Amino acid sequence: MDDQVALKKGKLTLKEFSETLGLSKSTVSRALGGYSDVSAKTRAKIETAARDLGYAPDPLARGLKRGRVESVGIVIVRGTPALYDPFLSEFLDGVSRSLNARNRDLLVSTAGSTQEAVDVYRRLIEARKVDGFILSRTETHDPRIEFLREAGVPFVAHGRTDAPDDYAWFDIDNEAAFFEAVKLAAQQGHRNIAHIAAPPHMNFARLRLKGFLRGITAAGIASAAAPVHTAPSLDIESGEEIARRLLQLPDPPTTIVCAVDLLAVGAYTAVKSFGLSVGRDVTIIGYDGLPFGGYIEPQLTTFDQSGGDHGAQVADMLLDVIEGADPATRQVMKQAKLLKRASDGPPALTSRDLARLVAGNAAS
Amino acid sequence: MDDQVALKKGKLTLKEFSETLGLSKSTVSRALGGYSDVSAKTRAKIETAARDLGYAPDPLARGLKRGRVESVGIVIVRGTPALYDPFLSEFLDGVSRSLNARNRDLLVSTAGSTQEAVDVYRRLIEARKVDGFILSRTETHDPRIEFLREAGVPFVAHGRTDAPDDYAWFDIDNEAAFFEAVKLAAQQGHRNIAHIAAPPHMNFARLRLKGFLRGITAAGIASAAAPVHTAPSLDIESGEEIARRLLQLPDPPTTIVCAVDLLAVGAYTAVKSFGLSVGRDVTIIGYDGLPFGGYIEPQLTTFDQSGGDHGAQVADMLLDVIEGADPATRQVMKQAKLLKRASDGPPALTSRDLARLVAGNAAS
DNA sequence: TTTGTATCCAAAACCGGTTTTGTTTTTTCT
DNA sequence: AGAAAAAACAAAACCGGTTTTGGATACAAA
Repeated sequence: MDDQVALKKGKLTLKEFSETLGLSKSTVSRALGGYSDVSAKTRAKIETAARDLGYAPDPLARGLKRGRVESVGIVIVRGTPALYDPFLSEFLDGVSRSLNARNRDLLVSTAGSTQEAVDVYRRLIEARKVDGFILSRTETHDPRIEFLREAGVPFVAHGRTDAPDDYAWFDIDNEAAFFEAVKLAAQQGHRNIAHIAAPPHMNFARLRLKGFLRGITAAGIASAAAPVHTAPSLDIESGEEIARRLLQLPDPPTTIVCAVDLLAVGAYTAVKSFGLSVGRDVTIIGYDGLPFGGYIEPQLTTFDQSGGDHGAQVADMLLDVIEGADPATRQVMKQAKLLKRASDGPPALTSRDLARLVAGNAAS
Repeated sequence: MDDQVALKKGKLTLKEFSETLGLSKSTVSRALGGYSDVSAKTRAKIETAARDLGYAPDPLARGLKRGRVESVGIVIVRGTPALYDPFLSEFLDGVSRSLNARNRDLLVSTAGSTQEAVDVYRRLIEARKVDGFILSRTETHDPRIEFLREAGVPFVAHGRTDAPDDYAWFDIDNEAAFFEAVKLAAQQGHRNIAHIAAPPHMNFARLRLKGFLRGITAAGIASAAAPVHTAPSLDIESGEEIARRLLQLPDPPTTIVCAVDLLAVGAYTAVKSFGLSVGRDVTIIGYDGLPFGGYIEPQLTTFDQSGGDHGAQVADMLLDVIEGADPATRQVMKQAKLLKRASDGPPALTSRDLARLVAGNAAS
């Protein structure tokens, strides 16, 4: 009980505040709200008094009447590997900074699947706990977007779906990045370039594959020399297993472009297990820019996406949409930045020689 | 505007609901609230009707009157290395699960320092956005705890301070874990055991050091053979630098007990740079149980603290406190679990031989 | 001079609940 | 049977704001 008293104590109410001013509640409220039917003099008096006495309207009461609560929600879908999360926390930090600067807050919840996330959305909307949502890790066909669009609730997606027309989104140009990755390898002389793809229900996976394939075509490489294997899950083990399989092909790739950094780390292990050197014998390129990648040997060449900036920008976009902006006008695409480190380089061996080495070391 | 309509649409209000039942607002409210002055028959009718028609009170309106908002807050202090965060996200997941099960939500914010965190607390309390707080990464002398205690706002600390008497906390027995780490090494025959400590303003650092020292004493090792160096920051670079220094001592340690996994990873690099083998020549023991540690060579022996469980339990404790439980009765200490992997073992060399090897390799 | 129109402020209704107080009906006790 | 007590419900006040409606005063136009 005491706690509640403490929570409320010191809170100056509109009634008290207006009485000390000798004005009515409505006038004070309207003055602070910026309405025109208050004289300049009165308004000034009210504003300075508010500052001096520290009056601020209770957001709860205001929300009750206005239908807004000055909070936005994000529901994190579990199941992405825990190691991936540094990005998430940077993202949250960015969101939080941006929201706090505009006096809003962030409500975080978790769910086991996108379907479950929809249930959480429903609950939060019913409970009027948020004014809108930020979605992360969008899927190619995303039930969350469908639901929120239909419900008419403001939201911004971090990543597009396959039908990115009439809602607000913020995305990295995944396609361009993977096009660039292939181009980099091709320019260094690689002619056998493989891709470890992410599961295609993730929309970014589709785009990264697309960029990869475009790059292959542009480099004039035959599709037979550009094998694509899809990882069942985005973790280190998958990366290792698939890289191992790729290296044992008749014409093994001298470059492996990985959909995410974690897969690349697994590929490192595979390459080393054949007694080969990453960067010299086999070029490995990742994507994500996890800090992690700077601490492995050799340092991973990858693409950087600074999570914090993303978060801040997405949050700003959402607030705009909540305040009435047309979502279709809030669509932002950014370029990923190549983080060239030490896991790439001109191929020391031809594919054929590589095959021979692999075969030799695999036997032992 | 449309958005707001959508947010409200379908929301059955108490007034409407009670009218269709032919009862007064107050009776319905009291029936649902579990008060005694409603006949069993009426109560049953109201309850089934509420279920059928999907009536649920608006938390905003309820909060206005009750002074509770059914949300709790956590303010994450930035500056801990990003790599550390996997633990944080597991923790948040646990908190979220637990809260959702009791129909509460979690508000997340970030701050640059504990001092800044206090400002955020103040704002959230003023704005009545939360009923209480979860604190993480407590410091030895923590201004956040002081503030919240004084403000009379419910909170639970994840980790104690140096004065853990009259508030609710959940902590791991850091001291016991480091005692055990030393014991493990001593039993394997190590007589030169070093500790890379965390900065002493973090409370866990103090406890881990204390456990380490107790272990050294218990093993009958002279303090001269148990050097302690403090890392200026909890990252890989610091670990490497300090381990390197330790190994170049006249009597280098054959075991390095690290305050956190990240330092241990750095120590790996140092050990390897001298051409030594981790686990055989030098035992390295970490603490945190980051998934990370399972993917380095050799796999890191460390202590596991399953973040998810912590989060869930801390959240439960906080809800109890908010509902009036005496904070002093909510103090939980858990044991960390040794995760024995491959970075420990009986020493292959004496300290003296180690010193010779190091000197030889350092020259090259 | 009267009517009309701004201008400025106040009263009252409202948001959607909870809680206090009040009233009617039923039960219990003597 | 009559008074006191208990039970069951309703009316009204309240939480702390916003917004609609209303009323007084000042000034311009007819």
